[in-house]
Amino acid sequence: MPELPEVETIAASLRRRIVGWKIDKIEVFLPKLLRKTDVAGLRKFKGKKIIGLRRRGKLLLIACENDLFLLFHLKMTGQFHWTIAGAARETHTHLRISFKGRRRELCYRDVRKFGFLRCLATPSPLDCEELRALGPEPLEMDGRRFPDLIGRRKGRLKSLLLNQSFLAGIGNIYADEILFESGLQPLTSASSLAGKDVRRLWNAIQKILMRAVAAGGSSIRDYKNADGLDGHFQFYHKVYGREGLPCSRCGSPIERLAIGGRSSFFCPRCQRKK
DNA sequence: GCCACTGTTAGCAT
DNA sequence: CATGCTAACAGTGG
Repeated sequence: MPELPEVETIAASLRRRIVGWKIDKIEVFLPKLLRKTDVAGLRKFKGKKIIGLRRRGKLLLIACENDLFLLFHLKMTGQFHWTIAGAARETHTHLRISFKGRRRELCYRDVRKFGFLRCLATPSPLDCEELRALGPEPLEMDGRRFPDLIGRRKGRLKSLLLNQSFLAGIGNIYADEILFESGLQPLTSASSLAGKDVRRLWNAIQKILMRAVAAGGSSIRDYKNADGLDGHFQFYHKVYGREGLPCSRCGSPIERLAIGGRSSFFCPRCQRKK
C-alpha cells in the first residue's frame, strides 16, 4: 500500500514514540518475512536503544545503537500497530517488538505477506542492495538536476515514474496524480518532452508529494499510520480510482488504461499525448 | 463459485 | 535497456 507519503507518515508516527526506547525482544511468526536475516541476527537487538527512524524511497529504516538497523518494506499491505503486552495476537501479525519497561508492543501485520524485514549490522546501512538500487529522493534532490535525470530516459512517463531507480518512492496513486497535475498523458514518451513539460512535471512531483505528506498520505483501503490514523489525501485525488467520474477541471469522464499491468487513470482532455 | 481487481517488485522471456 | 508477463498472497466486489 504505502508509497513515499505513507511511509514518511508512518516513520513520523513511529519516531514520536520509540526513539529512545530499548528493544527487549523481537518475535517473528512468519519466517519468510525475514530477508537475509535469521533469528540469531534478531537477537543482537536485545537491549539496544532506538536512536532514529528514516524513510528512503518506500523503505523504512530503524536505527539502533551499535550500528544495528531494521529495514522494512511494507509492499502492498504492511502495517504497524500497537498492542498491550499479553494481548492476543491479531490476525496477519507476523512480527512483534517489545521494549524494556514498556507495556506497549509494536506489531507488524501484512495480509498479503509481500513485505520483508532485513537486519543490517553496518555503519553504512544506505549501502545495502535495497537502498543502493534507488534513484534520488524527489523531495530532496535539486530540481536543476531533473532535466538531466529525465533527459537520458526513454519509455512511457507512467512507467518511468513507477521506476524506483529513476526517482525513489512514487507508486501508482501518486504517479497518476502527478501526471494529471502536469497535464501529461501517461503513455507520453519521456524523450518527447519539451523543456516546459519537464518543468511542469518537476513542479507537479514536488506539489503532489509535498501535499500528500502534509495530508498524512492516502487511505484507500488498508493504509493507516502506526497510531491507527487514516491519511486524508484521498479526498484530493483528481484521477486515481475515478474512472467514469467527471474531471474536476474540464468535466470529461476520467479514463482508465492498463500500462505495464497497472491501472492508469487520466483525463483524456486535460492530459494530451505528445 | 468465478473472475477481475488491489497501494509492490523480483525474475524471466522477448 | 525497455517492455510485458507471472508470481508471491489474501481479500473484496461484481
